[in-house]
Amino acid sequence: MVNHMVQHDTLDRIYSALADSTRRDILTRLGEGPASIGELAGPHGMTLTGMTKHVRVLEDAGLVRTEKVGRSRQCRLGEERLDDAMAWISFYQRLWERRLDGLEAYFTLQRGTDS
Amino acid sequence: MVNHMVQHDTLDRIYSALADSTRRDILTRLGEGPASIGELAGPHGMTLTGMTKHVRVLEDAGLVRTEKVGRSRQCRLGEERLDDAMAWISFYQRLWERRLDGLEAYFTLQRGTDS
DNA sequence: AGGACACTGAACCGAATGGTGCAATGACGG
DNA sequence: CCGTCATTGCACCATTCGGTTCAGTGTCCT
Repeated sequence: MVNHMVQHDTLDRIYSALADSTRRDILTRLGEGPASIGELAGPHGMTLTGMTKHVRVLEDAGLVRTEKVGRSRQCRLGEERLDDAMAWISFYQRLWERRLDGLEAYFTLQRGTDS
Repeated sequence: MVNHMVQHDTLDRIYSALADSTRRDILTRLGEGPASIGELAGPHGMTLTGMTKHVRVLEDAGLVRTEKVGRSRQCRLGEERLDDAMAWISFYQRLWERRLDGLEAYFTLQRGTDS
């Protein structure tokens, strides 16, 4: 039961990659075009090592693709389209709607006296 | 130096709450109706203490609402509709599309107008 | 060649996670 | 009142996380 979702590992990695505002910022930045580790680190006042780790997390989740170019590493948005992540949230939304329906039915029943 | 961006913890909390398959299972289970801590813990072979912690995480993210009823605690889906979480993912999808456009508009242009 | 530059690997650190077990606490049934 | 039941608070533990520093490694510039 409850098998409408893909591998948990994938979803785990994607959601935990998104669960950090620095990493969400990185994705937003990369939406404007490729950037190096240094260019990503600068605005966050973070060391290059720290930024490398964040990029690695995003890369493991498939959200970012990187390529070593000369002495710097070019980072760009990856192939992961978050369809699975979105699908799961949609699924949850549907559950929520259903729960709402249930509640409304309950109240309607109460209001309608008898039973 | 302390991390000084702690204000959009809403998204942080939601995504990190979702970044665990046990907690996603809990949400799915609660979609079928309210349950006690014990009923939630059973199928996962987890201690009540452990399950209480997971539920607490979900509750802090607004995804679950709980209420003490007699000696047990009733858990149900919460008020958080994941609209923000969904919106952010949609935003990322748009960035991705735009990146695709940039890369492939060139080829699309050369192929002429189909569609 | 020699030096500056961009990143990376490793070791380290404090805090947070995900889990356990045990001892309360509080409600229920008799 | 007493025993049982469901949950919870606390202490503990191992692992991961987000970040650092420091010492390389490899590339670019002159």
